[in-house]
Amino acid sequence: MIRTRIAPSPTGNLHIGTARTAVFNWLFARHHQGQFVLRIEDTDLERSQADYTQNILEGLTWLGLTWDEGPVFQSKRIHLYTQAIQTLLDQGLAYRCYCTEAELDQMRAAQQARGEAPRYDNRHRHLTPEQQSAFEAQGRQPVIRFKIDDHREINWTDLVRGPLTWQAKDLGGDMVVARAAGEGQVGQPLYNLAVVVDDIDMQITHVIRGEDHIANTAKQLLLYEAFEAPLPAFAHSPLILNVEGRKLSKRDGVTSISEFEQMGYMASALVNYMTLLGWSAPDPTQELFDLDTAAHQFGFERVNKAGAKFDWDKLNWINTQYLHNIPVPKLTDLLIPYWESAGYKFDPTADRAWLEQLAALIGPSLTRLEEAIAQSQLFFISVPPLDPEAVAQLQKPGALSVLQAVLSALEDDQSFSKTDPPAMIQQVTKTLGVKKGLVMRSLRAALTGALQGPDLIQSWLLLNQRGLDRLRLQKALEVAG
RNA sequence: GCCCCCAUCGUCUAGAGGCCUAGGACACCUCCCUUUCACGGAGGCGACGGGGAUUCGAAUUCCCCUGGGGGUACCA
Repeated sequence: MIRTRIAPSPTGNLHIGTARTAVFNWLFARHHQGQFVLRIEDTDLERSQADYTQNILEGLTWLGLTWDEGPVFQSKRIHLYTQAIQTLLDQGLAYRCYCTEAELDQMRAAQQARGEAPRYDNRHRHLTPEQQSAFEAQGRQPVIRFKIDDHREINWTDLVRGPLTWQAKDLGGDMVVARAAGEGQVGQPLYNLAVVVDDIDMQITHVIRGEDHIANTAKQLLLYEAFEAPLPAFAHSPLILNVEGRKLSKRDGVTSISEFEQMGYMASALVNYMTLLGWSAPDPTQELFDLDTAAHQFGFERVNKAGAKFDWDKLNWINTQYLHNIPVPKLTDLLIPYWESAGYKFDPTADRAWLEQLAALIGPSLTRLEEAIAQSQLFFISVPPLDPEAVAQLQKPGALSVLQAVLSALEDDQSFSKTDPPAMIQQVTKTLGVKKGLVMRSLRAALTGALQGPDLIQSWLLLNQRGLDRLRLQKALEVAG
């Protein structure tokens, strides 16, 4: 049984990078009918927050990346890590290091001054009980360090990158697996230790994560060995880069999934785009697909090694593809919350038909759902402000009589059984003997306050149903006159 | 600094020695549709970082250079 996991740490909202890693894990697990597990890595009590955990859970759910197990919280499994650390200690694979931060800083500074790579020099690896007692007497609290044999060479075959080699001496010396704690206690376990203990315990078969973890993998492999546990397979995916080509971070503007949701991106579109960042379908011309389809075809053979820059244009395009293809009733459902948030007044039930017409009208011009607020404003307010071009249009020769003619046509129940824009425009054009363009543009200016916008006839019909067309024509007459 | 990884149009990518005068998508430009804008449709512009080597033949293999990125915590 193949088991993958996503292990976010709740020190921030669900980040796009984490989400993409989740996508790959989810796809791989699904592809093999395996399981996808969610683990919250909250060992850093200082920085972890429940709000973030909530955001992460909601984000994954919204994206459709449902998990089969969890969420498992590391903070509730401390005893497992403590136990593992004790085992390492008992077996002589780990030891207490009493160095102070100042001592370590000094050591590294000296190394750098000599042009050497900064690293822990393992100075407390062979402390005698007497020396330890002396440090304890000074009130020093030790960290636990796991011994790393500098002569080792670490090898593994990465599912994305192929054979990878790492010299243990480049790992920075004996690694800290637990923070300092008093009185012969074992302190808070650290990332690399907790990950390995959990991945072993949770029987994770494939560790799929970003390439920024490659060095961690080398360290973790040593830990697996110490615990005599079977090794999982590793896959290091390329990173998502910002415009400058650097690892995308919170400082690059919108990066958390909930923000994309607020902006009106559809989950299906966003997840589709993330899948395309570093992976391509066997038929690369196929760029639009849902998670299940992608899962069917997913494999690491088609995952790239090079990082991929995040591209808003492409995301926007994918979002429009989804947006323009959803049925009007569904689109209306999606738009209603945005209209409500804008404070527009309407009755979701009684005005349903009208709302659907509105959705159908502006739908094709939407890139993001949130844009519906601005694009449909003119249908909700009583009289929109006239932009300069509209004013100019209304003051053109003939505009005044056009508006008067249309207004009287609207008030004339004899000639028109119901409001029939095309027929009215036709009649006015003929009667006044003016160009149709003058009628169209003047009407558009009067009714919408602008010279460009959605289809005039449909817009008029929509306004008419709300009784706004006559009002606006009257207002426009003042300007035209 | 040291270690590791990567390198095809502006961007995302296809390409696993001849099918490549390098294909697709986004963006951009032009035209069509439309008396507006958008949508939609049809075209166009545009790349194998450099140098060696292997080979009859290299975008594809190897080496060097250059460039870019990641990592170097008592964060994850």
